[in-house]
Amino acid sequence: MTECYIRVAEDENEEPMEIPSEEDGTVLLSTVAAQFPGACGLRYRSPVSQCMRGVRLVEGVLHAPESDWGNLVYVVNYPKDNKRKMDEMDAASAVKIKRGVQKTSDLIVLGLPWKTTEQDLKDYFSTFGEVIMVQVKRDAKTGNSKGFGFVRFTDYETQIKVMSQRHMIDGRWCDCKLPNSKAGPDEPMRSRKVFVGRCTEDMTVDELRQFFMQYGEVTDVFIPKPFRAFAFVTFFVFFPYKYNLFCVRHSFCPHI
DNA sequence: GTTGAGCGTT
Repeated sequence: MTECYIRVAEDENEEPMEIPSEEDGTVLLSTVAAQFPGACGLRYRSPVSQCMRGVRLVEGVLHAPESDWGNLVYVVNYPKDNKRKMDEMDAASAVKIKRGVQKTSDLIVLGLPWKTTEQDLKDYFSTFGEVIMVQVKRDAKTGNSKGFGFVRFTDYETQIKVMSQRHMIDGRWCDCKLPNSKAGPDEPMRSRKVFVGRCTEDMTVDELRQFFMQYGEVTDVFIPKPFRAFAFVTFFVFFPYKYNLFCVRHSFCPHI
């Protein structure tokens, strides 16, 4: 397979835009996102099943569903797609997803001015929502700030908002991210793993992967044996969605 | 008394 252009649109009925592939025939998610900011993947309607299918995404690289991309129009996936899917939900077909997402976690605040104090941080971040704690990390001997700290909010919505933007604090741009280390007993819930409830016995690992890849790159699917009516789906990156109910009727297994 | 990518004394 060689370099080509694939047709990508925001919606099946929209005018497609041609996006270049790489020399090996793959397409970089970053290339898609350059034209469609916020894109987290691609999907397409299978000519065979007439169902929407996710395009395989491995470490930011989109792979053609067959030997090549063909003439299909690929539709951009956005995180906000969840909201529309909510409208399609009904009790009989919903899959409940519990995730740590409702639970907040500490955020590391990078790039703090040397002079910024914990009170400064508290004052600043309180404008977003209720703050549980703030820390400015300091040298034990000198007491000088190390230029970073931590913050934790009461509400997950606040955390999402704060993580989604840069922050001007005392004259410097700062970033709030999920910290790397420290997976203490309090932290595993911010994992990339989501709990998928109300599974039926005939769901397979492949089908779950196929369905959930529209929300981001899936790195693992676990179905307990024997059957226990739930599964775990693990994402490559932190699962950034607000809603925890998904309809799978139209885009997942035909047997639901 | 300086600095500017990173990752948390309790």
